[in-house]
Amino acid sequence: MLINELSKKTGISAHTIRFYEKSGLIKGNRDESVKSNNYFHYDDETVEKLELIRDAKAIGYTINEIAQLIEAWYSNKFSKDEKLSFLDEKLMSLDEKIKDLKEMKKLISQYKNDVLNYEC
Amino acid sequence: MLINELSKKTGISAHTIRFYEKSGLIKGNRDESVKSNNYFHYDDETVEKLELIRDAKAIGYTINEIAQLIEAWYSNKFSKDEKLSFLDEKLMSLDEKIKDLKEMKKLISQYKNDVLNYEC
DNA sequence: TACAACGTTAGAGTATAGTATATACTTGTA
DNA sequence: TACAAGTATATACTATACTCTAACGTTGTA
Repeated sequence: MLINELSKKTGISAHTIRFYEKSGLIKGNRDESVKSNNYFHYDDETVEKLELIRDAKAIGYTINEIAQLIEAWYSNKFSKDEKLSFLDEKLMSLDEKIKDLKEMKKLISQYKNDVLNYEC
Repeated sequence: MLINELSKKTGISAHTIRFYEKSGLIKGNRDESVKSNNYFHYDDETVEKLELIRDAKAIGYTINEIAQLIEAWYSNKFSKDEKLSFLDEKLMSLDEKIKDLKEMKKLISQYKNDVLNYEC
């Protein structure tokens, strides 16, 4: 598919998709048999990657972190052990984040109680 | 206390503290009886606020969101009901974030299993 | 064949959140 | 009293992650 279709499938603008391409997160392919243009073609894996990018961004991952995640996921650049330790690291930092969020919940709940009880 | 002491107490640079002051997150006071300088003086509440800022930033809150949080916390700009609904909103969005993080954990765990089972 | 819609690259602009530099005055200590 | 350290203000610079504009070539349809 071409960039416009990819954009419609993912809800991510063509501009942003090109930005992700330049950042190395995704990679379109050119059809060498076609000489008249240099349009990029994208496959379903790219749709998957863009969905991963969206989800990862939503939880605060940077473009750089996401690039590493995609490396581990889709390339064979890393050995099995390297992948496993990278993934374990990510899992631990997610637990950290969940802990931080729960602490903030507690703080806000406490303050909510203060507001309920002492302000009239 | 002056800015340097505040910086040491919180681990936040004087530059950044001034940036937060300009952004309206904190507010130092000038000693009107002293005419020779215009140094800002900060109290323990400011230390508290800076700690809140640090924690809130760690979970991905923007400066703007933190400014609102501090408004609700420390000012009387909002009514009791306004404060309560604002805090409830924050609690719900924290639950959303926790949900997103747990989903990412699941995704990464699944992929970790794939790596364990199929790559040798 | 006209022309709208789509595609490409390059480069500029924006928002957020700092971080650094320059200038100048004030305070504290040897 | 010299002078290092602290403080304030203004402005510039940086990094991240887009977002927009310009200029230009390609494709598809009436």
